[in-house]
Order: sequence, then C-alpha cells, then structure tokens
Amino acid sequence: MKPPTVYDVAAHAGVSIATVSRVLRRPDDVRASTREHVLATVRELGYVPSASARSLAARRTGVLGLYFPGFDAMEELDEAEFNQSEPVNVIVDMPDSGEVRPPNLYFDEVLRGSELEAWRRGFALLVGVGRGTNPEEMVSDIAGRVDGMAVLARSVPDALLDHISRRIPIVLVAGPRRGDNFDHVSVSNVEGMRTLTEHLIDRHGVRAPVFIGGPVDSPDDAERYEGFVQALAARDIDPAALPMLRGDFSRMQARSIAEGLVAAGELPRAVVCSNDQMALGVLDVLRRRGIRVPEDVIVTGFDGIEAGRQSTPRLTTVHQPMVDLGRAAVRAMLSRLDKRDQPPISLRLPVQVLLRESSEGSA
Amino acid sequence: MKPPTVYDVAAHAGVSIATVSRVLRRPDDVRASTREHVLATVRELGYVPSASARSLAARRTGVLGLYFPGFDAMEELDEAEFNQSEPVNVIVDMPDSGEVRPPNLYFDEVLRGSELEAWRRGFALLVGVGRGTNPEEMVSDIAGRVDGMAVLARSVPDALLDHISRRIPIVLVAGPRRGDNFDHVSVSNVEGMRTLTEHLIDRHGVRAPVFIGGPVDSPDDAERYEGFVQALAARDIDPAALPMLRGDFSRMQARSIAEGLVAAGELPRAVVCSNDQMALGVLDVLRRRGIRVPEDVIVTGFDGIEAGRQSTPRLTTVHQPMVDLGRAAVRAMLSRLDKRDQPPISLRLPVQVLLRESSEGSA
DNA sequence: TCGCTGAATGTATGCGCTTACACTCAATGT
DNA sequence: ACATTGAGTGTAAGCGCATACATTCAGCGA
Repeated sequence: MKPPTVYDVAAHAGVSIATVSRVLRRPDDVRASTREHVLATVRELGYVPSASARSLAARRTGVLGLYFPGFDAMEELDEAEFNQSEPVNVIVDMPDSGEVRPPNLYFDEVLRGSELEAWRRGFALLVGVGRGTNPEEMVSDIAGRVDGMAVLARSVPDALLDHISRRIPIVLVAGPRRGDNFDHVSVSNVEGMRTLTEHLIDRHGVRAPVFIGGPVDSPDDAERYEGFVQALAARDIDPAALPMLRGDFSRMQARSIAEGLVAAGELPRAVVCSNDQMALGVLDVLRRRGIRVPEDVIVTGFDGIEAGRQSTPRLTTVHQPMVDLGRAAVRAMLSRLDKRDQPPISLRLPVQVLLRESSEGSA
Repeated sequence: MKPPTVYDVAAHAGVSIATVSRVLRRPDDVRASTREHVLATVRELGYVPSASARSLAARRTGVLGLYFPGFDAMEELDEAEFNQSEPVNVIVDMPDSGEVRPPNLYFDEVLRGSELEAWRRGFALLVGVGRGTNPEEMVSDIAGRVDGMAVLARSVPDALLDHISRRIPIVLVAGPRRGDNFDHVSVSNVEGMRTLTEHLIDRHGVRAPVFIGGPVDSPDDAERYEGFVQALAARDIDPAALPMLRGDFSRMQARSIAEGLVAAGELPRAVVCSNDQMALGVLDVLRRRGIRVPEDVIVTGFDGIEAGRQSTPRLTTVHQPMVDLGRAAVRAMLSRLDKRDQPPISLRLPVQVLLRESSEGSA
C-alpha cells in the first residue's frame, strides 16, 4: 500500500539499490540490459523517486524559490464556500463596473519569466506570495526548500535575508543596491524616466511637468523620480520648484490626485506618472472632465502594462521587461550557485520608451 | 562554511538534537527557558532547517504541485542575452502593433487561486508549465516533490497519471470526468452555454446561430458545444442543420474563420464562440468590414477574460471563476490527502453569463 | 523516608536516496 | 599461464531531521 522505494524496485529486479539509483541518475554507467530490466520494474511498481531523500543525499534540492509580497487588495477572497450556488447566474453587466480585477501583471510576468528559465535550466520553481500572514515565516519556509531564492526588494527585512543567505544565494528583484551584498536584478529606471522627460521637454516644449510618484518606500519610484529630476536639471529647470505629488501606485488614488489638480484650476502641460496604473487614473479624470489628451495635457506612465495599450488615448510609457527580469533573477541565482564567492552582481535590464497618443497626438 | 544543522545548534546550545527539533516543531513540549536559549542559538548560527530532511523523516513534503501545459506561442523567448543592449530605446509605438502579448490569463488566475489556497492551508506551491520539453518528465519530477498535484485535464497521458496517483493524490482541472477515478474540478460549461444560447433564442429571436468551436480534444469545448446543442434542441431547432465551425481557441484563427463567413455572404444573426479569444477575433473582422455588432450580428464568447471587457463593443460572455478553480483544486487535494479512500470528487463551479454590448445593444 | 508520577530531555533508529569505495570477472597484454 | 585492467555491480556510510522510547529528576503522597 505504501509507495514503492528503491529497495522495492531493487528486490523486485534482483539488483542492488545502487544499481536502481544509477539507472535513474546515470544511465550510461549501467549495462543496457540491466537498465531496461530495472526500468521495466520501475514502471511495473509505479515507482516515483522521493525528491526529499534525493535532495538530502545529494545536498541540493533542484528547486528555486520566488517570493513576492501581495500588494493587491483582491487577495481577500471570501472564505465562503463557492460550490453551493446555482450553476449559472445571468448578469447584465453594465460598462462602468469599474476596475474589477486589477491583475498583478508585474508579478505574473516576473513569475512567468522565472518559471520559464528555471525549468529550462533543470530546476523547479516554488512560489510564495506574501499575504496577511507573516512574510518572515513564509520566506524562511521557502528558504529551507530551495537552492536559491529571488525576493522582491524591500519586501523582507534585511536581517532575515542575511540569515538566509548564509545557506542559499539570495537575489533581490527590482530594487537598487543598497548597503547589502546581495545580487540584484533591476531595470534602467533612471535612464528610462530621464529619456522620457527629456523628450517631453525637447519635443513638446514642456517646462513645468508635474510628477506623480508612488509610495515613499518604493525603490523603483525613487529611481524614476531621480531620472525625472536629472532631465530637468540638465535643461536648467529647477526640479524643486515643481510640485511632486505622491500616490500609492493605484489607479483609484491617482484619480483623486488628478481631481485635485483639476479643481485647483491650473493644469500642467504634462503629468508624468511613476507607473501606468496611476497614469490611467489620471486619464480617467481628464476624460470625464472633457480635457483633451494630449492637446491640453500630456500624460505618461511607466511599466508598459497591457491596459495602457488599450486605453484611449493609448498611454505613452516606459516599458520594462518583466519577463526578462524573472529570467535574469534565475540566471543570477544559478550563477552564484556556481561560484559562491564571486563579487555581487547588479544587473540592469534595458527599458523602452514607448511614445503613444497620450503624448504624441493621434495618428 | 557549510550551513548549520540541528547538530550544530544542539552542540552550541548544549542540548540534544531532539530538543532543537522540538523547539521548532512543538514548542510547548519544551520548557520556556530552554526554548528561548535554543532559539537564540538558532538566530546566532543562522540556522535554517532543511526541508528535505524534514520531509523525509516526516513522510510528507508540505508542498503541492500544479502542472499546466504551455499553450501560448510566446514561450519561445530568444536565448539571446538581454543585458548588453542600450539601457533605453525610444520607440514610436503605432496603434496596430497587434496582439503582442497574449497573456495566458487562464493559467495565471488558476495559479493565483492555487497559490493562495495552498499557503493558506500551510502548503507551499510548486509550479510547472510544460513547454517543448517532455511533459512526462516534468510531471514526474514534480510528483516526486509534492504531497499532491493538480494537472490540467488532457495534458498528461492517463498512464502516467495512474502511475503517479499510486503515490500522491491527483486532481484534474477543467476536464469532465471520463473513465478515470481521479478527482475533478471544473466549471458548469454545459449550463453556462445552454443558458446563454437560450437567451439569444428567447430574447433576440435568433434561430440559426453559428457555433465556432475549439480544438477537438478540448473537453471544455465539447461541453460548451453540448450546452449549445441542448438549448437549440429544447427550442425545437435542429442543431445538426447548423454549421459548426472549428477553430483552435486562438484569435488569429478565428479571424480567418470570420473572414470566411463574411466572404460566403450569408452572415448569421449570431456567432457563438467557444471562448473569448475567438470571439474577439470575430469582432476584429466585423469591425473592419463595417458590420455592426450587435445590430447586424451578435457575437458571444466564453471565459470572461479581461480583454473582452475592454473591447468595443464589450463582449457578452460566460465568465468562469478561474481563481476559484485553482482554490478548489487545492481543496480537493487536501481533502483526499485526508481521506485517501473516499470516492472520487467531481466539483462543478458555477459560472456567470455576462450580458454586454456585443449582444444587448449599446447602453 | 521511599516509591511514584509526570514533565523535560536524551538516545537511537529510520526515512529513501546518492555515492565513495570495494569487489567480481571477463577481456587483454606479456 | 598469470598479472593487469576496467566495466559493471554491490556494500555501506551518511545526508539532516522527526519521533518512539528510555532516562532523569523534581515534586508529591503516604
């Protein structure tokens, strides 16, 4: 009744457990006839090797971990049972049902990239998305199961990371390097935002753009603002003289910020947002107020999410390669796994400034 | 240099390894003072327990697995290095750049649901997306690492599943039950499509809708067609007299099918598609041809993906709760883990018919 | 005072595998 | 004919933990 083990297979096939193990791990070290015989026994018994035992003996798990905190509000799914309602409900779905399902695109894509690269390199991928529950616990749990781990920067206390990194390589995703000695993978936030801002100044004569930033503790936001400031400074515009509004990366928040701007009466020529979601929120408000984009106000975002490509007008933005980020994180882990003592890597992936109708006028 | 083990912690703290283990697993069995002392040592040494060893000794891994085949074409990411190009590229992004990134929403959402439920129940989640590489190998690999596994129906040979299910519980996602004895979770495809079709017949007087189906081997498609047929039959319309076109669930394919319909000259009053992607493809063509939806032709989909909520006109569809599917799959695994010999479960989640402008006329 | 009880801790075994090393024996060289 | 070789296989020692069972000892009643 219990699942068969190497011993069962060995006994059944009339060989030693070492031979069974070799058939599975290093088939060439076994004579072909023996190999076939053992494989047949494996099939017959329904033998599936225990990865736990293998990992223990081999001193490596063959699994990589990915941890992200759960930003999205939607996580609070009801505990209610979902299997007792009617099989079908008919709903007349009106247009303004709003932002039903804010897909955590960022995470989905990074995950997809990691998953892809991990399996390609012969590793499995363990994912954990932090929720209400203690992140430290979850991260520790993952850490014990994997050979290496990627973590979104700033989502876990440094002390914990230090602790864990004594056991396995840690790669920080999307944050800039701080005092730490971890490997990092991130995108060219500064250059991207600088280039976009320069474009607004040089091509559209914008002199006093308004920046709508994200949460104070977001390293990405900080870098983007830095790029914004650099562009202004290079054009002899004093960044400090311009208003710097702060949102929380959400569309809703950005709407109220935009309402505030409109109410204040003095609309800027351009609103530069630190991410796409907020830019979309600004577009929502301007559209409702009948303010033309880009004729009256130019709006730009950052991230390159799909929704920004489907908005009206389509959103000018800086696209960051999220799938590549995930892949790069995996590569970094494996690279360090290979050479534990190489100096910390800090990889910057390139971004693309995508000029679309929210800044360039319609086609 | 090597990561510390229980032995190190025990020696350092002056206790036995049993006590260390107990401090971590059953803190209440240890005197408070001892516990604190051991925990301090754990922190000092940077001890992270090996899940491999624990799983081996405890005979359970605390991990659940999720396997999906990789439908999407985008998987073929270039092997090229991505870290040597310029940090920023400026691109004038024209509107018709087409369907750049067809997000595998289905999988993303099921994954999110599984991930959520798994951690909530104290399990980690291992994900595998089948790609070019041998699915059997990947599935076996996952199987050895987990306590239970969810697999998209039809994506893995039954023989393999039988093999594996001798070791761990298997849950099939989204397929109907066939001859097998596995647990299943799926949605009310039949009822959903039947209700939608009845609506078209009863409210819009449609008498000869055209059905655009998916791949022959898709169980979901089969069920949806079944619902379509039931609705017709109940209204004394002979389904066999109507054309049944077959696509592959892709938007592109659906476009050429729609082109064919238009070219043939005789447009049906309604086109019922087996998924949203294809419905969107049909909308593409009708829009280009200047055919009005829903005035001239009604179009409906199935799935409830985000893109269908952002199309013009918005797509009438049947929404299936993908996140819940993932959650239900996890619950089913745990339920069976609990009672290995209960009869096979077959859970059907409810769906929602969403009536929108592609069938109801604009607001 | 002494045996008894139970809380706290230690001892020892095994979980299922990998792998260094030992061994066997047919093929080869001298 | 005999030593040498190496391919193929077996033996046995862990890997790091959980846990049944043994042990210790403080507190207790009689």
